[in-house]
Amino acid sequence: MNPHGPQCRGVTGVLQRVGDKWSMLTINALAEGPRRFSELRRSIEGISQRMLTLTLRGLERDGLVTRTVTPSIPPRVDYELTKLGQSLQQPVGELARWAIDHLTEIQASQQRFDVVADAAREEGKLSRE
Amino acid sequence: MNPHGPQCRGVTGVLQRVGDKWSMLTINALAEGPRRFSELRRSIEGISQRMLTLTLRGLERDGLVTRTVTPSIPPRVDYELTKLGQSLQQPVGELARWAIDHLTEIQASQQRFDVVADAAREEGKLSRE
DNA sequence: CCGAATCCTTTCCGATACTG
DNA sequence: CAGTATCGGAAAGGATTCGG
Repeated sequence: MNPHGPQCRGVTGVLQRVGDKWSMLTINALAEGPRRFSELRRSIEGISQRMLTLTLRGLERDGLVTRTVTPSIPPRVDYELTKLGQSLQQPVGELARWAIDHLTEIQASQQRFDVVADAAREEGKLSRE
Repeated sequence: MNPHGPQCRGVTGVLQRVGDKWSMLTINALAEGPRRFSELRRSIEGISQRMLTLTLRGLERDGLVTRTVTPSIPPRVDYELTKLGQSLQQPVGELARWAIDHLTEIQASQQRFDVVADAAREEGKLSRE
């Protein structure tokens, strides 16, 4: 694959979408069926109303979710994964599996790295005095 | 999978790494074997020295690449994918495949969305005058 | 209930200059 | 060659307020 062709940019774009702080959590929350806005807000720990709105807009723009307004009082808005959105779940699921399988390995590496990095900084501090 | 357990955070962490602007491009540039810093810098279009350094540090911290210094003059530093880094390529490859397969669909959706959004904004502008 | 708008803080990142 | 240090603009994102 040409690393600088339009395809590569597209792939990078998709990676950035799934790497977005809230997108995958949102898709995950929609995995088992349609949910309304306030349900999503409650089920996605720590998300602000603003970010949920923005995330859903982005997903809707990409064709991954649909937005359905029911003009009742109070108003009601439901979100649902499209077929495209559902089809994303498999490849992301495999990545998730990889992450889970290697999580302890990654965390161990991070700890080793941080210990060494801290020691190096102390070293530099001492020799500069 | 518990959506708020430590596993989920780990998965999100991995997604954010692959979604990082330069990480996957860097891993990709290392796919066929070790490369030295300046080679990477040239082969990854548009990356700054700073970001290449930071990206490589992050990947090294996660145990995805190794950094090997050869203290010659001029100095030489080689980077290479670890086994862990190589094992990441398959699941990411599948996501890349998905992205390529659905790229036109996504772009079409984006265009439709943008057209409608623009029309809505114009509408609002008119009714406010 | 849903979400747009605003404010404000934090983080990102490119450009530049400097070091071993 | 391979970094590190610093600065400033841009963007992300949380908190809050207002509106339909």
